[in-house]
Amino acid sequence: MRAMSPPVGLPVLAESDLVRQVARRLTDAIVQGRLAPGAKVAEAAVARELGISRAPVREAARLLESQGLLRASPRRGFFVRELSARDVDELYDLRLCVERHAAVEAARRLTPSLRDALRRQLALMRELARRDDPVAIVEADYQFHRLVCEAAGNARLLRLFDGLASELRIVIGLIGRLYDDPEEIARTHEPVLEAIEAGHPERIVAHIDHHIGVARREVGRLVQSLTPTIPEIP
Amino acid sequence: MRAMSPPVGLPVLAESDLVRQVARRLTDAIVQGRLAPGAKVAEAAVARELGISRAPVREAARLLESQGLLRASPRRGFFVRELSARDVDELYDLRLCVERHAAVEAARRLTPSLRDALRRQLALMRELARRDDPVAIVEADYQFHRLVCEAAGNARLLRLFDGLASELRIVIGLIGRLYDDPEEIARTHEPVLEAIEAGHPERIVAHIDHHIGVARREVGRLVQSLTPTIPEIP
DNA sequence: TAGGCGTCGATTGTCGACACTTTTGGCTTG
DNA sequence: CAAGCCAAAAGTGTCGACAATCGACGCCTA
Repeated sequence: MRAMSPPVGLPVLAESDLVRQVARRLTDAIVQGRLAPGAKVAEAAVARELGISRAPVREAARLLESQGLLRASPRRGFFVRELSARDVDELYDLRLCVERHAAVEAARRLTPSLRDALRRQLALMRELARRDDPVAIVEADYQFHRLVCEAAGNARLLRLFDGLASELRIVIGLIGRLYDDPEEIARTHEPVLEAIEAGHPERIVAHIDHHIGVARREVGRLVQSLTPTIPEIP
Repeated sequence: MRAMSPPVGLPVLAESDLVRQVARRLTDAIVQGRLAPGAKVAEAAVARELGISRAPVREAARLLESQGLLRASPRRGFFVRELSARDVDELYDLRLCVERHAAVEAARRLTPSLRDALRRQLALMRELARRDDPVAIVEADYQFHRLVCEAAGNARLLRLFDGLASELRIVIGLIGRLYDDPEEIARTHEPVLEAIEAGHPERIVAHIDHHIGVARREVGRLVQSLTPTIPEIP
């Protein structure tokens, strides 16, 4: 007999609003790497594990599909999205596009409380880097960028950023350690914040470009090492 | 060599995927203005009308919700999204952000066939403007911008653009005539294409900004006139 | 022995049903 | 006559069931 349901221990859910809860749990499982890229997400298995019926699971899967976390294969089910090097390229292109805009906009609207929030986040990153906590660093990194997008004051932009980040986390979640030198990644954020505080669009864009370029190379390298020439079947 | 199915060009069968079909029908109804903003989309009614059960309708509705076309109110159902002036602002902010990037990228990758496609689309717009076909003008306008995004060679960017365009069509679909002067809207596209062909990023951005600014004002004006101080009930 | 074919189990796509909630419409009451 | 309340109706959230389809395994054939 073949191993059926994933061995991921998911607690049984309470009633009402099951779809969102299922979507969240599946998202967590994916971005945390417990559901690997390419893994099948069988509705029946998930439903059994959560103690619910298949209907809410299906709806949640559709949601995640539209977010790019799952891939739907008609009559065959849902699978965790596999990201090629090209996918990562596309995602970072969009991140660049979105975060440039967000940072410039954030600078225009910067309030003292927003500025303080960004400073605190940066301080947290430095602290985590000093303590060499690679998992927390990645999370803090993400939160810093999210704060910038939040500061831009465009709810849709924030949702867009969240979507891009989720997809990238499919690959980032596969490893605990994203950066060789955590201190460096904390340092590369400093000029970004400085540029935002100073409010020079050109400098903001330049530093964002540099910083995201670094992350892009890291993740690109990672994807290379993870996909040892898997032939694509179109 | 992989000897698979013969290269005989057989069309893929129309999968009996009800969810996509329902999603498409609902989308069409919304962007064509047959379903007005705020209108209730009752699953049971839609299912009855289409002669199917509620399950596929629910899944389709979830899809449209994640695309921003519908709004879900727990235990009360789905409603066509109502766009405030602020929503339109957000959408145009993102359009600006996305299309600047797309145009610059399109210029970098411009091939003769792409260039010709853009020229043909522009010629079509001029022709439609001359014939004063306001509905077709809006569609051709959309297609021109979509081509630019397609030319950027980033599938996600294109999907993103489609999503923004869909949402905007909620309001645009309410009227047949978007622009006072169709000829003008055709003319404002010309410098955009010229800048892309010339490949000057600054000029591209400048012209995109100007052109989208025009559309933004038009739609903004429209939204103002459509929402005569409707009190928001959160 | 390698490759194609048919059968079987497993899973998806869709459906109808049931409980509970919200809305509607009428009736009572101040 | 308006406001409030109660009951009926409609609609959502969820479930279990059934047919259609896919993948895997084993068998048959060349």
